Parts: sequence; structure tokens; C-alpha cells
Amino acid sequence: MPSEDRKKSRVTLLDVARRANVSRATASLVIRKSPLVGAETRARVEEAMRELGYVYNMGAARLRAERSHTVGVIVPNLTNPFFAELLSGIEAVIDAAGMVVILANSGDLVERQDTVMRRMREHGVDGVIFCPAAGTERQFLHQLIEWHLPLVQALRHISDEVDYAGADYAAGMRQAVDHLASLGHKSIAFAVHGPIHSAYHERIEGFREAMHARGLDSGLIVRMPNQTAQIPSAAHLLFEGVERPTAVICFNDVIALGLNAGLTDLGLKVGGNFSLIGFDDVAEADVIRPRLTSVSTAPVTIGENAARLLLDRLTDPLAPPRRVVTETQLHIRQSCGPIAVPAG
Amino acid sequence: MPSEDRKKSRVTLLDVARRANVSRATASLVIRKSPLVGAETRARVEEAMRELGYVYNMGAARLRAERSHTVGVIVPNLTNPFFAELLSGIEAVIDAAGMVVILANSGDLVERQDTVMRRMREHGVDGVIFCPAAGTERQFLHQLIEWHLPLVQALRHISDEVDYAGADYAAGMRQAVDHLASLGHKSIAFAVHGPIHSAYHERIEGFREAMHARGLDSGLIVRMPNQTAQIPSAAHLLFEGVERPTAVICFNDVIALGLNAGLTDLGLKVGGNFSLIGFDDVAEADVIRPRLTSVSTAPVTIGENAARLLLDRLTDPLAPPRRVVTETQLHIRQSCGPIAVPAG
DNA sequence: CCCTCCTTTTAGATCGATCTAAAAGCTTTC
DNA sequence: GAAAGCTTTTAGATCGATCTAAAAGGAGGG
Repeated sequence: MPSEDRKKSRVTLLDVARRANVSRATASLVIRKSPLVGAETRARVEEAMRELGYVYNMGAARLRAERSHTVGVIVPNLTNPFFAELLSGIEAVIDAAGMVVILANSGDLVERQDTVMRRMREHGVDGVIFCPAAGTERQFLHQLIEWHLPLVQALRHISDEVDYAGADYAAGMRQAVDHLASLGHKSIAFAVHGPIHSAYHERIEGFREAMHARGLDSGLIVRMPNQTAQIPSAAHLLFEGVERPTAVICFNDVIALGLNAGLTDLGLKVGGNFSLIGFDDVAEADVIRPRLTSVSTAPVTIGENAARLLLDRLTDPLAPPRRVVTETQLHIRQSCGPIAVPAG
Repeated sequence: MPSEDRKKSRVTLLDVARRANVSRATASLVIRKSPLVGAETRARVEEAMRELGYVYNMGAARLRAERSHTVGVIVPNLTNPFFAELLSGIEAVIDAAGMVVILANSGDLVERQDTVMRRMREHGVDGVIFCPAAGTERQFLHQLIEWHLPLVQALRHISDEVDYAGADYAAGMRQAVDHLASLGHKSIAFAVHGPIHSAYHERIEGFREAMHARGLDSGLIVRMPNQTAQIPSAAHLLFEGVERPTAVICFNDVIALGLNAGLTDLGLKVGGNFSLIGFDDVAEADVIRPRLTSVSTAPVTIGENAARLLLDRLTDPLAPPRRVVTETQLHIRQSCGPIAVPAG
């Protein structure tokens, strides 16, 4: 019986090496699949690993090798399915690369973001993918670059000197406006909410420009409550200006779902005498009645892109910054109709 | 000017110690907030840390101290908002405890679960919270205990010897059945889908028993497609048996949302001549019309409970296994009405 | 002034891997 | 048969913290 200490629970590389009659160094080479080691030796070491139930100690390896095989991901909010899908895409790619995701929630607060970013550094992540919290300073990102922390911005961007993965929100807004305009709508409202960040500006600007390009007035921008539950009862806000809209484009599908309910409550027929367009095209869009016409931003794909950007950045830290911006797609369903009698 | 190497990017504890004119050991004590060190010394060290921009190296610490301040979380699927909310609750509590979440997705596949569990062990997580994938063997859990990996089962349970956090699904089903029965419904269908696991059985059994207790027939269990998008068009399946139901209870809100659409498409009036009850009470339940009556299982709370169980388990590895089962709550909205003319 | 006791600080070993530089084996060539 | 050139293996230092056991410093008592 080979001497086995019952005291130390952890089987180390040294134990494996001894059992296989090689040195620690050779065993280490086997693990890392180095071509240096002979076939017969490799087999013997692998056999020993199996017999002893050896588990690789990433922590010890990282200390020496300065790679943790760990990626930090910071999102503002997990309960919003949109971010959950983004995360899902990131996780899939990172996992396939043999790495692991360390997750944190910033609550869209810069102080929290500071804290979790520090914690990620303490844990020695190889890089970080994050949706910058609203109000993040450009200075903050540059600080991180200076610390040599590989970084990717997702969904929102603060600095051009850092990789970015997102969707072409402005083009998406154009698609929405064009669709409604082609149905004859002229008075189109835009319903927004949430914190102010780059994606917010892009969407609003995209709306403004698209309206302007069609010679329409883009003044009807209405702010909705941030709490999902309060949106339905805020639908009346759309009709408090001098001009009465016949259609509304929503900043995202959370608003669209809420307004769909609220407008129905007001006695309007969405897709009939009033038109509604969502943004993001979440899974629920297809499951409500009338089915929601929505501009798809494919968050899973954005997540995958962000993860790939980070992996590339890890292999080449000095490459110039890149932006991967996916095209949006208008999914026409039932919530828009041709303009008829003014709504009411 | 104190000698500072520009070569090594990382500031270590030794650098801090030198700058503060103390030993490495003392600096280490300061970090860990040990009461042993004098007030004046502590201040000097903290000052030095600030000046040098010191970042704690968790990886090095873990190697020696055998604690990684890291918790593994394995969920079957991130794109389902239900699991995203669970994760959100877990993350909040783990974060508050100064630890960090390592996330993985099992896709509800046992082989993937094997893989990610191994990877978590390699990364030296202090413990793991997971929703056992459908088909997980009891043996698998016991293997993990034997390896001294602190473990918590969430939502689903395989073994009584491992901590568990979930909701009382059976009681929730009773609430749903009782509500419908009190409205006069006698022929109630149950719509299910998804993989088979403990939560699945509990919900079905809960339904059966509640129906039986009321002297009603529980034979109308209908299997729905797993893909969300296909559920609406499968609504007709409810009416293919000999007995025509006047109400349906859904396994979860994904099905409920889908059937709400599908039943409407079939010309039924949900909340009028047909009643529908969901399960889980996701955010969307309040935002569709008619508002969905649903049994709330509060996934965020379950997540928080799971995380607290794990933290307790870490402080006392030998305590007997615990189960924290939260009560469900019926949220009555608009999707159920009294039985009138048989539906159709 | 020495001894004890208590508080504060420290040197050096240690965790489990990787890395470097060199040694050991094995062919091949002259 | 020695030199040169490969391939394969290895000893020992190293990463940056923690831990142990003991030393240093200071207060109080006899």
C-alpha cells in the first residue's frame, strides 16, 4: 500500500508526481498539455491523477502564472430579463473558453460599481465586462486601463479607448419611426424612463433624427415611471400635451408591455386605433395579445460579442480598441396599424 | 525618495510593510483587522496602503488560508427570469457577506453539471448553491459531501442530507385549486412542461391531492411544449379529452402567459368564460390584460435563503442539514371568474 | 534591579502550483 | 568513441499572502 496521509485532505501535484515516479515539474507539464513530455510518462501521470482523484488548484497556479482564468461581469440589475440574457451570452462564450464568470451587480450606482470593481481586482480577474453604471466618469475607465485591467464595455459606452459591444440603437429607432410613418402616422410619441446613459442618448437621438428626416415633430418625449408596476397607470401621460399622438415608440419593452396594458385600460385598441412599438424584443413580446411589434436588439448576441472582445483583448492587450455594433431588426407583429380616425 | 521598482506592476504587502516601517506580518494583521496591532501602527500601515495604491491579493491569501471568499452558483438557465431572480437574491446576500459569486449554467444537463462542478472545485470555491439538474443522482451529492464541499440545493432537492431552500409548491397548488373550487369550478386542467425534477413532482402531487381533497377528478394533466414560443398554439390540447375543463392551473407563469395568449386566440375570454391561474407570479403577471392571477413563489427570497443557508453552513460545517421552505401566496387578479355557462 | 506578565511585533516556514536553467538520456555523425 | 544535437526530465527558486512560535518592549510587583 502506497503511503497516503489521511490528514491532508487535498491531493497535490506532488502526491501525483510521487505516485507516478516523476518530478513535480513533469507532472505540471502533463497538466498543461505540454508537448515536451513523453507519451509513456504522460500516460503514467494521468493514470496517477485519476487514481488519486486529483483536483487542479487554480488558486495556486494563478499565484505563480498571473492568470486566473476568471472574468468579471458587472451588470446593473439581474431582475431585468434583458441583462439576464446578456449575461447568458457572456457566460456561454467564457465557459467555452475554459474560463469562469465572477458576477456582480452594480445596481446602476457608481459607488457600488467602484466597490465591486475593486473586489474583482482583489480576486485577480483576468478582465472585466461591464455595463457602465449611469454617471460613470470617463476618468474611471482610464484609471482601470492604467492599472492594466483588460476591459470591455457592453450596451453602454463611456470611452472610445475601451472595447465596446452593443447594438445600433439609433438605426433601430429609425426602423421604428419609418415603420410607423409608412403606416401614415405623423404624431408619434416617445416613452422613456430609467437612468441616463449612452444607450439612452443614442435611442433618443435616433428617434429625433429619424423623425426629423421625415419632416415630423419629435417634441413628444414623455417620461414614464421607473417602477415597472406603475407604468400601466401612467399611460394617460401620453395625452396631456397639446398634440394627441396616434402612436408611441417605447424606449424598451418593459415600457411597451406596461403601456400596452395601460392603453388597453384607457379603452384604446392597440394595433387598431392606436399603435405601439417596443424596443429589445424580449420573449414576452410574442406572448401578449396583440402581439407586440418590437425592434430586436438581441442581448444574447451582444453578450457573446462582448465576451469574444474580451478574449481577444486578453491575447493581445495592445491592439487598438474595437467596437462591435450589431444591427437591430424590426419584428412586425400586431401592435401597429394604419392611421385612421384620430385615436380617442 | 523611497526606492520603488517600476518593473513590477503589482504592489505587494511587503512594499506596504517597508513603506510603513513594519514587518510583512504586521501589515497582514492590519489588513485582517486584527485587534493585536497598535492604533498608531495600524494608521501608519493604512496610510502606506493608500499611498501605494495597494490591492489585496485574494489569490495569494486563499492559497495559505484555505478560504477563497468565493461561492459557486449553478443554475439550469439564465434566460428564464425565474432563475435570474433567484440568482439576484443569492448575489445580494453573498455580496453583503463580502464574498463573490462564480456563476455557471448547467443547461439542466447532468454532464454539464459535472463539468462545472469540477471547475468550481478547481477554482476553490468555499461552497456551492445549485438547482440540481433534472436527473441528478443522489450519489452525486453524497460524493460532493464526502469531498467536504459545502452545498445548498435551491428550488429542487435530491437528498435530505443536504441543505435546501425552496417554496412550498404543494401548498401553493392547494391555494390555486381552492380558489378555483370556491368559484365553482369542478373540471380543472393542469398544464405542465419542462424537465422532471422534485419541484415538478411536488407541484403535480400538490395539484392531485388538493383536487382529491375537494372530491374532484385530477386526471386532466396536459403536457405543453417546452419552447415558450410554441405554447400559445398548443392551447387546444386542453380540450382534446372527453371532459371539457372550465379552468386551468399552470405549472409556471411561462405556461400561463402562453396559454393566456393561446386561449384568447381560440376565442375564449380569460377571466370570463374560462379561468386561468399561473404559478411563480413573475413581474409580467401584473402587466398583461387580463391581469394574471398567480401563486407567488418569490424566487428572490428563495435565493436569499439559499445564500444564508450556505453562509451558515460555512461557519458550522457539521450542523445537521436544514430546509428553509417559504410559504407561497395567491395573488388574485383578473384571470379567474365564477363558473357560468360551460366554456366554449 | 530582577522577574513576571501582558501587549505588540516579527522572522521564517508554508500553501501548491509554475518557471528557469541545467542535467540526464538518447541518437546521430565524424 | 567522443562531440554535437535532440528530446525529456528535474531541482530549486518563486508568486504574495498567512500562520506559528518566539522575541521585543513596557508596566508593575517584590
